[in-house]
Amino acid sequence: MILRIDTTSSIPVYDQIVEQIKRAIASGALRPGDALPSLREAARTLRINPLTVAKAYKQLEQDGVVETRHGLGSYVSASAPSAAAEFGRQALARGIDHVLLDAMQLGIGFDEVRELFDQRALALDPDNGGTDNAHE
Amino acid sequence: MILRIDTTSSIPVYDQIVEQIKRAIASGALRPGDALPSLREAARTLRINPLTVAKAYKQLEQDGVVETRHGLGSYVSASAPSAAAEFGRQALARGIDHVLLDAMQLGIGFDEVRELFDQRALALDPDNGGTDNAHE
Amino acid sequence: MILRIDTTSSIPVYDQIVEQIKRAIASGALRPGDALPSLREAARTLRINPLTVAKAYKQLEQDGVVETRHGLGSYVSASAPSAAAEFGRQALARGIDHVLLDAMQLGIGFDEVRELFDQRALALDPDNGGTDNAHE
Amino acid sequence: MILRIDTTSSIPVYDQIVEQIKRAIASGALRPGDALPSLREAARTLRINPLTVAKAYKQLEQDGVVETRHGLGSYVSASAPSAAAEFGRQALARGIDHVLLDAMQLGIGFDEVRELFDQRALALDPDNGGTDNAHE
DNA sequence: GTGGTCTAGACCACT
DNA sequence: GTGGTCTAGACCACC
Repeated sequence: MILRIDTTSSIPVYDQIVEQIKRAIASGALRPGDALPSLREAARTLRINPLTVAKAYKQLEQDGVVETRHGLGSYVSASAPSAAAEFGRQALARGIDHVLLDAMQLGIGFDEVRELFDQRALALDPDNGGTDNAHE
Repeated sequence: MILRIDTTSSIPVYDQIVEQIKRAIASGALRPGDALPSLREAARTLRINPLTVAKAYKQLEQDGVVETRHGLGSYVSASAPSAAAEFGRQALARGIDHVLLDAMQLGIGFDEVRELFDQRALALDPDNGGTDNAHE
Repeated sequence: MILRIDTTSSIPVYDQIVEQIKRAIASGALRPGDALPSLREAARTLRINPLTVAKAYKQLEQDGVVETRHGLGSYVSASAPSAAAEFGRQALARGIDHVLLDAMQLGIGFDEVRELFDQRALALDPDNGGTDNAHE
Repeated sequence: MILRIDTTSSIPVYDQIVEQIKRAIASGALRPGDALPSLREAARTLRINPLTVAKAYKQLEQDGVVETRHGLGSYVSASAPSAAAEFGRQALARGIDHVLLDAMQLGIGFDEVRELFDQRALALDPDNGGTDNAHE
């Protein structure tokens, strides 16, 4: 379990931890029953305060993807994968809505957005290039 | 000039104003020389603190899309449209990249994202759903 | 809005605050739109650390009974009364279940528990003595 | 002697053991002279740390309901039943008081609580639910 | 003024 | 060892 923190980011450190762990669960890198690093260990590794890690873990617990047992540590819950996938799906939908609303306010039409969308997809990962548009 | 403020959002109120005005300029709803609502009027309409509106206008001035004349008010600057359009394009590209990266991390394929995209577009604005809407 | 804290209790201070505010909402003492005391004011009044109050308020926000606006303060949300009532109802059901399970493990029958129940109700508030059961 | 442990609960595991054994004694399921499971056996059965069981047994010893003999094990003491019965009665009364006070603070009347009570009793153990067990 | 985040460190309880 | 709570105080951002 590798976590990367950017202390210069405007996103709170504990949020970065929460999101990374959710993604790790959604992608299958963390599976139900797996132990999260202990508060102190994570804090030492990331060079942050243990309380900040605790804040993240508590958030994960409230979101139902982690179960914490006093004196033992925190573990990925059985229902975590579906919960994490659901979180991810919602975040994705929110992101898409945001893009579409931005486009509407900019007076940019749907077709043009879709075009931009395809362009960016190609730029980020050529393999994603769709089902038929051979680009070379 | 209609502004919508969500005081619940984690995005600062002044940021919401700045972005919406930039989009209004980019879309042509606001054109060079047009007057922005006065600080007091905007504050009354949006039911927020005048200082918050002032902060937004100041930001717009620093971004070069608005010019403020003491005692007269704030006006869309001549160079605003191109700056705003650039801003809009960049914001849109950032949003799209964000969506695509999220999808990748969730293991959601490009085709599936595009499907979601079409669904949301239809949900947000049925008129956009057509596959043939020439928008000019 | 009066809060009473017992620092000797085993119940965390922030939990005491959370529960008291929920009860105040459920009972109608706090109504939608009402402002909660500011973090610092509450901390000063209760002679505890502001962060502890913040923890309580954040919990209330996650539970949907309070909305916090950066730079303004925390307010009872519109949906708070029903949410608080629901919380209360669940807590009551949990408490009743706990009593019944305890009784079962003690080999105390349902009738005897109900009798105890009536006795305690009378002891705590004679007016509650029920509609008809003269018990001696 | 069946113990049920919920490692998720906020109630310490050793407390859960202590209370359940006291109830077993109060109900007569465990009688003076009966042996408690050995530390190791209980730990293996409950899948918890032996030290946790030891802590529970030590607590039971301090409460005078169990006597431990080095190398032999722990046994229910002669005076245990009355002590345990007293414990059980008090715990039950505390639980009932708690429910009643909660209800009062929620503005829920005694009759409604009694109704809830009957409902839960039926849900937890249909055999208790009879409407014909006249309790007076 | 307000809340939000983070640190450093103490103390407690559970395993 | 583990997590949970609380304090004291700093720094930031928003209104």
